Amino acid sequence: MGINKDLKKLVQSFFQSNFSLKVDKLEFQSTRKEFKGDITLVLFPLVQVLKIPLDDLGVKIGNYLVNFSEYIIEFNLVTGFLNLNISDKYFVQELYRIYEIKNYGFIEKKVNSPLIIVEFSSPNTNKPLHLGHVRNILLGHSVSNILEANGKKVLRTQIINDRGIHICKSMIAWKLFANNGTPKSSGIKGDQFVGKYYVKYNEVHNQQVKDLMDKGKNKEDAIKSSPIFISAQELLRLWESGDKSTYKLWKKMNEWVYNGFDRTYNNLGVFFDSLYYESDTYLLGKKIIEEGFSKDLFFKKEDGSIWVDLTKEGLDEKLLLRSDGTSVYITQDLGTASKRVEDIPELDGMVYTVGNEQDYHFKVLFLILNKLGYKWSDSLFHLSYGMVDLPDGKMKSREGNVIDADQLIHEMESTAKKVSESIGKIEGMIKKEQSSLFKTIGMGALKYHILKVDPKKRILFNPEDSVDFNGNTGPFIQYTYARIKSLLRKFENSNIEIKDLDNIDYREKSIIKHLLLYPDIINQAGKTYSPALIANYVYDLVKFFNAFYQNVSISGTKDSSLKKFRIKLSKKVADVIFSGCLLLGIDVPDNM
RNA sequence: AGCUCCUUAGUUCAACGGAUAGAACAAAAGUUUCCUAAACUUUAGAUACAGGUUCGAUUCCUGUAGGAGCUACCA
Repeated sequence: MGINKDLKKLVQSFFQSNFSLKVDKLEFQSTRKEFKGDITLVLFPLVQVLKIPLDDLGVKIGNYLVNFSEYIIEFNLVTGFLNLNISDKYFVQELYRIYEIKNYGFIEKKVNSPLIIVEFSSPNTNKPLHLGHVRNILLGHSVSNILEANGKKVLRTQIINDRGIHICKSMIAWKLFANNGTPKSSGIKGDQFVGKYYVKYNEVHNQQVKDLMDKGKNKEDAIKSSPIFISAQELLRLWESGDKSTYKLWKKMNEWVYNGFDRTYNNLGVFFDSLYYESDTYLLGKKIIEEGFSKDLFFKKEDGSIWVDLTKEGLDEKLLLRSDGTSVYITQDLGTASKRVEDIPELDGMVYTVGNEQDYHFKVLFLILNKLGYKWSDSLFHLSYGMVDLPDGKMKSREGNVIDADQLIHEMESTAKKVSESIGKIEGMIKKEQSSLFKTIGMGALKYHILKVDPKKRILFNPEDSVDFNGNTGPFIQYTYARIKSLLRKFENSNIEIKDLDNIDYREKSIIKHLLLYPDIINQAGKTYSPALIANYVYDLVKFFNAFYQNVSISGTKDSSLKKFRIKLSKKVADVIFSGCLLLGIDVPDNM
């Protein structure tokens, strides 16, 4: 399947019959447009093996290919690059072939397909989601889609950090200041409501610290001895000892938050198959530590704390269990990982979508699991991503300069509205269609803008730029799709017989060449966990298409076979744009 | 201090070690008998610096400069 594969076989058989050599590493690439040809074989790597002059080898291969393939018409040689001319007929046939393939580029899931857990979002329940979560969520969701397209079974999950001192902080503030108010009574979304009290806590705390410092305490003491902090700690103790009313309040406030999160997830168009709660898992992991300790993989310090020595691996010593026997973060992660494998024995791998500030943590985690001898530790992947910067400075939650996810979503929609209105896009649309379109465009802009960037790089996010209907943006892709659909509505029903075509435009050829690449792109995106590959691919396709149909029309085409061909080509392009956007989680409207 | 990641046109992003480093936005000039000009065509513009590895380096290695992050009995 695919031109590269066909060619590879041919070239391999050339080496087999001429040199009795098996050659695996053959490098094909699309011929650069300034040279004559369609596909290029890079000869340099071969010369090292064969020790034959470059040109001789090229001519030999070229002649062989022209003789043995009806589709390779001619070749030329430019400094180590063998450019092959492929007949138009081949491309036409290939288009007709892939045209018939449903879910082109996707690999069918099977009963025994590998099962991968993808973990993403994983919020704290004391405050709403912010822009950083948005990148996390979009990445995790898209990577899940891509893995599924690669034939994997995927379980989308998140670990909800629903316990700990930070939760107690918003709880104590609610107790002190909320007057028994609820999201319902105040008309505020649940997570926003709880977040308000977390902010309130910090305000009060800071004031109290300041007061204490004025009275002569040093900062450290003041932080620890502020009344509200002590109350929060007390609440944590009560929670841990299972105090009924504390537990009830905790449960109630968390429910508020979950309702709020659900609305945000819904707006982003993402979902989860299962949830893990930290309150269920935070005690896990001790067993593993003991196991490792008994195998002498870990060591105990004088105070009774347990550590692992990773200095041989170039890292540090790492604490695994506190001197009082309680867990730390990594203990939980060790426990959660092994629990998942226990729960789901057929599990084949896990992807953790977590920011790059935790690169070290995951390095350590995977290393320890490996030391413990779990065979699945090889198929763990930390999907690490960079920070999202804003034009007006960095976003740091400590400095209060966070962009709230809900607010951002709302802003994207209203920008979409503003831009659409200013270019007269929505005339003749009813209100309901309008608002759904604004949502589609706004979210498309947001998602595309974030996903088109390599995950590990930082992003500069400018809401205004991303809603541009021009250039490398989500709305431009959506618009092009809608335009192709509109074009097809006009020509689709023409009855035309199919004949073979011998001549097509070189631009049509490059569109088909690009389409033929699609399965490879999906495959590679799955291997590198990078939706950016898909995004850039789709954009290129859109560009190819626009450049072509600007100068060549369907309606003006006299030859009926060519007309049919062009309709098919347009349909397939729309098809692939659609499925590419699907992988990114972007909706495409038929009309906009 | 040590470790990790990043640095590409004015800006935002591309480029399995491959040919003359691609796009888009912004700037300058042009193009409309057919689908949605939100398009298309053309021009100008970049690999932080210094070495090395090789047929070939934005990519790999070493060093320098700049940015970020991690090195918590926090999560």
